[in-house]
Amino acid sequence: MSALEAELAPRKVPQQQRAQFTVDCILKAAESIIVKSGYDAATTNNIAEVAGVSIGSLYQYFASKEAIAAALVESAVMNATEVLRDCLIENMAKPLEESARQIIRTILETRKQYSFIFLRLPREVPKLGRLSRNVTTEKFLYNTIRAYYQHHRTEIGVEDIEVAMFVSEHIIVGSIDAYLNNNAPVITDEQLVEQLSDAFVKYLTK
Amino acid sequence: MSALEAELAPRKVPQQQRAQFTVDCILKAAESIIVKSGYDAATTNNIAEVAGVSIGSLYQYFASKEAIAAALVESAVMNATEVLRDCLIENMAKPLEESARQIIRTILETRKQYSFIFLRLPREVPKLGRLSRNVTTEKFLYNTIRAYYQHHRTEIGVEDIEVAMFVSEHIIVGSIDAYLNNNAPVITDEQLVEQLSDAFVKYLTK
Amino acid sequence: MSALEAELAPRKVPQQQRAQFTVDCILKAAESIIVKSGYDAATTNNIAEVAGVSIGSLYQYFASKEAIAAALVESAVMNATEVLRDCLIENMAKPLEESARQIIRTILETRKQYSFIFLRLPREVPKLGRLSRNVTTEKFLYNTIRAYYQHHRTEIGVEDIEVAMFVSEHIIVGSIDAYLNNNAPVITDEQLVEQLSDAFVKYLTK
Amino acid sequence: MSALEAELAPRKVPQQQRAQFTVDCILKAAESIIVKSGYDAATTNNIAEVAGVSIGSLYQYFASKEAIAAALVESAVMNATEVLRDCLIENMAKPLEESARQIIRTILETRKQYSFIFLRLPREVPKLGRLSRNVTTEKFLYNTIRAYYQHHRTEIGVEDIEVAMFVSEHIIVGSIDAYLNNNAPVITDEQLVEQLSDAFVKYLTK
DNA sequence: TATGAATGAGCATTCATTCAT
DNA sequence: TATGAATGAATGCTCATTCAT
Repeated sequence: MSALEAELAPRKVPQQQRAQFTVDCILKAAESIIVKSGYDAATTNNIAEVAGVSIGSLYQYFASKEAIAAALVESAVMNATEVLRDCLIENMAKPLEESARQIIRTILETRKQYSFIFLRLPREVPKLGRLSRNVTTEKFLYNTIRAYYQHHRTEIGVEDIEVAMFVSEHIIVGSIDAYLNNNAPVITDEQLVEQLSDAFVKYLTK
Repeated sequence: MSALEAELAPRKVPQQQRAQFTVDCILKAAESIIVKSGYDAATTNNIAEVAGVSIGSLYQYFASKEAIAAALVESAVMNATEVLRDCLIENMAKPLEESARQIIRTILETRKQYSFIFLRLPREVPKLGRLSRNVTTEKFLYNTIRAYYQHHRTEIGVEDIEVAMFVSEHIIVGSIDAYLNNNAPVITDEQLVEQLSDAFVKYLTK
Repeated sequence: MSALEAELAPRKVPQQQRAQFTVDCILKAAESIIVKSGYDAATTNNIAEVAGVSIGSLYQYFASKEAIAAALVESAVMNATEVLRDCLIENMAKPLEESARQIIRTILETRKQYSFIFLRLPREVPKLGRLSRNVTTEKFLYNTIRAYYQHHRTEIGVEDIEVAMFVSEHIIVGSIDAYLNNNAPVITDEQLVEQLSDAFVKYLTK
Repeated sequence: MSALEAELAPRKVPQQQRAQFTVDCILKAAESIIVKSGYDAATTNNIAEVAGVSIGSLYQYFASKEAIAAALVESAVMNATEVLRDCLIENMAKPLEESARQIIRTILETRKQYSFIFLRLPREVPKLGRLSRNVTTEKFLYNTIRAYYQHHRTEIGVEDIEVAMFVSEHIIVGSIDAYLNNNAPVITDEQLVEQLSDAFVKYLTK
């Protein structure tokens, strides 16, 4: 565990049920305020108040304001990771094109659901920014993704599979994030899924 | 929006040469500090100090800290737009694949040069985000980009050219931004340009 | 006006004894500094320091520097009103001349005690001026004053009692304020009371 | 000349016609801004700008912002003094009651005309406040006023003429100032003059 | 354990005044 | 003499964090 990770880790693991409830309240309050008004506008005192908890208690479970943001990101990443891994496993056996569509649709949905926490929060919290690539989805998924590529090896025409993985991940996730950031998109979600699948498959197959 | 623009507009036009020099120093100092440490970490007093200028002088030319950020973005947008338009015009006549490489390389370079100012700064400065200068960039470029696609119409196999433009723009810029955000990229810049050109051309050609 | 009042209202009601003590210290310090050096010269940091309290604590109980001034005025107005009403009631039954002396003495004393807070502070604090608490004082006293005049109706020779009240109030309070503003008064407090009573009675009786 | 007076004195006597014009412009601009928005809101830079003069020039004629206010007060005092002395001389021979009415009317008018400069400005400018009693009307008028009282000695029943002068001055000027400060006066100007004359005469005559 | 009063470093910004040109 | 660019001390206020109860 790096020094940075230690700094952002929960201060004490809540062992009683009541304590877990407190932690949940704090996170829920933090998320609602941060999503609505941004990280800077969310003061710890305000988070505590909305959570119905004293500021002293808040600091008993979180070492700092940044740690709250980190917990928020971590929770979102874990949820998204699970969803995506299930999706990958489920589509492992299907042909590339069909599975791609389903996987990209799932990525779009999770990115959309957590768009604020994935896209904006890390930028507003300096320490999280540095952390974000570490806790980001792909790390947890690495083996599953690799298995997926191995599974479709015969369909893939790119020589270096590491490069292919890296590039296609950035193409898909990058495009989706850019799309979600766009205020006036020209196409629908389903069109995006369609086009990205197309591009993805074309890129991978020779 | 007009009120917002007025709020962020420069406070007084420097008339003497000395004053213009002061403004330049402030902007240079602001850019260096903000890029290095982020918008929040850059205090106006620090900017003034690094610029070798008194805090009073800083506020003679910029109405607020946000106005400095706005000036930075404005200048970056103008530079990047110009570079990219030149690049597009220059490559108008070349075949798709060859021109793609050059264009993507240019986008990578400008995104890299201004990555902070384009990607992070607007998110860290609430009022800037609402100003959404990126839209402006695209507006300036729109006709040139469209001309580029028209020029390569025969090579392109996608039916709806608007969709093609939208998707390929997001693929390229989104991937590049994601790549630039990545702390431990697996590939080099040149490899990225190569792979993205490949994906871009494959996507556009039937 | 309601928005203005809300702006100047105390920020949070001190619930613990310790907190009430803090608030008292702040007000006492503020009064002493403001009376001695004026509103502008009294910085919030200085007030906090003299109060033996951190600047953070000060702002927990007062939303702004102006709110402190408002609290000072409010408290002075309430004290003065009570003292004066008691005095009027107590002197209700006495003959005009005797009661006048006592009332004018009381007004002189309260004006002197709170002269700064009544006379200068509202003018130095723009938002306070608009709140015009003096009007409020008079409102509280209005019925009592009127009862006093009714009580001495037989001694008073002026036809219109409203005019008499208005003029004599301005004569007494105005003279006293002017006297208190004078750096080198020719007469003593007691002489002033004497002369003003004389003038007051002569004015009211035909 | 005291240290304070020296501090507030004009920096250099404008000798050329153009310079006198500049000074006048500055004073006119200062008066209009201060009367409209208060002393604090009037910045020296703003005064200079409205006066159509550079800030450097402003400081060539006035040593400080306070000196500008002092000049404003001084000019108002001189005007008011002249008007009042003329009035006193003119009414010297008339009987007390008749002359009183005229004199009080004149005082009301000059106080009203310069109400801001006489009543508010000295309170907002600490150094002026201390100065104000020195430059105030009565000093310049002292001999004329005394002559007026001497002239009506036979009508006056108060033993100590110094006390009578002091008290009646404070009654008249204090009442008028209080009246002018009142936002919702119950009586008209002319009624005030009437009542104050009545009170003044009654007070002075046995 | 929970509370909330207290802390204080640090920030954006103003404006009277100076001085090189 | 006039200009206006430059100065910088000083201010009101915030908010993450601590700690006595």
